[in-house]
Formats: sequence, structure tokens, C-alpha cells
Amino acid sequence: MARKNAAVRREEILAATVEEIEATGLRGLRVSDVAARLGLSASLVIYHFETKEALVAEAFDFAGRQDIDHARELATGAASARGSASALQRVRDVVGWYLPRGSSRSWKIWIDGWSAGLVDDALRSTFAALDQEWKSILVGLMDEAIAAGECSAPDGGTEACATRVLAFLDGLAIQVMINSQAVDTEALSAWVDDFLRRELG
Amino acid sequence: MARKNAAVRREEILAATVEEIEATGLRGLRVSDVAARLGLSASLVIYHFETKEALVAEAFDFAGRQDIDHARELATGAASARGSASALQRVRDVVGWYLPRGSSRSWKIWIDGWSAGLVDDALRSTFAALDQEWKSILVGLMDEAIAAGECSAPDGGTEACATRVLAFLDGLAIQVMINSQAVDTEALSAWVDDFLRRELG
DNA sequence: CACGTTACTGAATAGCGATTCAGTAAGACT
DNA sequence: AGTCTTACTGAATCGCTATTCAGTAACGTG
Repeated sequence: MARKNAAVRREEILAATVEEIEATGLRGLRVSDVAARLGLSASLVIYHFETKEALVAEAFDFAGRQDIDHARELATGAASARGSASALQRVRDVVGWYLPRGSSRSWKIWIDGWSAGLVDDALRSTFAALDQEWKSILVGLMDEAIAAGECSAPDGGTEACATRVLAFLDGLAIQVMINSQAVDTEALSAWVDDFLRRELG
Repeated sequence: MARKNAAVRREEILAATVEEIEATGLRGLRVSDVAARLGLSASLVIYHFETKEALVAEAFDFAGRQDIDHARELATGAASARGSASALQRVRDVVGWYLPRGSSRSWKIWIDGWSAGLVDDALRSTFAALDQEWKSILVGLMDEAIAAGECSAPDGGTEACATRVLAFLDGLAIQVMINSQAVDTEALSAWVDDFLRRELG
């Protein structure tokens, strides 16, 4: 039976849920499939999360927070071996990480999430919060870059600029996911670079 | 009982389906609710469409085609009373129509649609086709504007430019729908105008 | 070693909602 | 009017899956 501490098991289940959503979509998500993925019973999943809805909500938060943690690392420059890169370069690093990589699985869950957020207030506020964190990371880096004279201030301030950048990235992700033939990955990077250049001069 | 010709009834049902999706989301869509909206029986809906899945697929196509028809009118300049506006102005008109208007209901169905398209090939190809039509409208207008010397050619050609523009608009729509506090409608128009100006000089 | 707590299971339950079906009647056509 | 097609309905059916529940056993603690 391999009992585990509740906190550990919960994390396992959350990770499995994310994988399952990536694989089959939120529509087709069954509690029993999540459980099966770990060789556990469906009842256990409910035992830990009370309800499927709660499970899904936590799973999205879990996935979002992981991405953001990674982004923060990139933002501090901790990732690049030793001496931190210029702030402007770290903006590019963060954006590059957010960027949809070829038919990227991980984007699927966000598209599903937005859709679910349309009718579920709890989910929507989760997404709003995550979005806000992404923005604050970018804003911080941009301010830093501007202060260091690496680039000029964008129209309407860095907050507005970050919103535009993230919107552009989200929109590109949709193009990649839905109409993949319309975009190739190389072009994508170039477009994003241009976009940043236009925004930050 | 008010019998109607099948073609007419089908259109009514499609329109009702779109309204229902806008109101309650694709997740919560029930055949019986669509029927109730028209005072009909659920069986009739199935009688006309065989299956809920087929109903949904047709409904998305129906909604998309309506939007595109309107866009085409704007593109020919038929809308603006007499003398057609400049091609560049018509680009702005079309983009302005696509733009999310304050918490716009109609955007909801597309976010739901993308999500469903992730797992349903038929839906995804419908969306890809619609997207392609939007692009061809924009490409046509842009080429016209360039030929008329109203603006300069964008990086990578008009096709790529149209993709970027639509991506930006889709992304903004998501921001508006999910994290509405982050954007106000006035800023939106300004951002889009700037974007077009940067793309087309 | 008790013994209580906590993780865990398998077999019901239960409710929802799409689809089926057998029938009804409107309207077209002769 | 009679008859045929076609739109339409209401009452089953039927499958599906979240959730419940009564019980089992692993583990920590005394």
C-alpha cells in the first residue's frame, strides 16, 4: 500500500492531475484517471481534496506557481552560472521561457484554464493573481534595465508594457496551439525579439 | 407547434446554442437548455443535429462565419456610407471590430472554442480555417494600402504581420476576460493603434 | 506490544444529461 | 378528403463518473 504523508501524496496527485489535463484536456479529466496514473484509488483523490473542482483549482495554482518560481530564478540571474546577465538580457530570458515552444504541452493547460476561468470565479482570480506575478517580475526587470540605462522607458510605463508583452505571448501561444501551420518556432523568437525592441527601444 | 422548415429551425437552434455558450460556457452547455431557450424539446435539437458534439461544431462555425462576413463588409468599405475610406483606415476598421469591447460576451465563446479545439480535431480545423480567413482579409487590405503608398511593407511580409496583429488582439482579449482590472478599454485602442503604426510605419 | 490516528480501498450509490423510440400532427401534394 | 413526408414531443433508457461509506491496515506514540 505504500502509505505516504498527506502533504507528499497531495503533491503527487496535483502533479498527476496537471499531466492528465495536459494529456486529455480539462473536459475529459476523470478523477479515476488521475488516480490510475499513480496506481491509486479514485476515492483517495477525493479523500485528499474533497471534490474534483477543488482538485482542479489547486492543480492550476500548483502548475502556475512552478512556472513562476522558475521565472523568478531566471529573473535574478541565478540560472546563468556566475555573474548575472544584464537586466535587459534577463527580460529576454524570462520572456523566452514563457514563450510557447513547439506545440508545447504546457500551454494546453492554460488555454483550458482560461476557458474554465470564464465561469469559475475562484479559478479566474487564481489566474489573475498569477498573471499579476508575471507582470511584476517583468516590471521589476524592466525598471532595473531602464535605471541601468540599458534601454529607454516604454510608452505608458513598464506596467502597461508588461501587459502588452504578455498579451502578445499569449496570443502567439494560441496561434501555435490552434493554427500551428501559421507559425514556425524560429519566426516566433524573432517576432518576440522585435516586439521587445520596439517596446524598449 | 409551429412547425418550421428544417433549414430555418436549424439556424434558430445554432443561434440559440451560441447564446447559451456565451451565457453559461461550453462546460455547462446542456442540449435541453438550448431547446428551452426556444421553447422546444431537447429531442428536436438532436433530431436536427444528431449529436451534441455536431451541434457545437456547427455552432462555432456559424458564429465565426457571421463575424467574418461583417469583417468583409468593413473591408470593402461598404459600411462607410459612400466613398470608401483609405485601405489603411479599413485595416483599422476591421481590427477595431475584432478588438475585445468591454468584457465582450462574444469573446467568451472563442476562448471556450480554443480550449475545446485542443482535443477535437474537427473543431481545431474549423478555427484554423476561420483564422486563415481573418488573415486573408487583413493581408488583402494591407497589400492594398502598401500598393497605394499609404504605408510601408512590414517585416516578413503582410502574412506574417497579420499573424502578429491577430495574436496581439487575441492576447489582449484574454487579458480583458481573465484579468480585466489590468486593462481599460481606452488604453486598449491606443495600444492597438501603436502596434499597427509600428508594424506598418 | 497495544492502540489511536491517518492513509487507503472497493463496492455501492446516485444524479445528471445525452440519446432513443414510439407516437402525434402539420402541412404539402394529389 | 386522403395520404405521405417531415417536424416535433414526452417518457424511457442508459452510460458515465463523482462521491459516499464501511471497512482495512500502516505507522507513530505511549
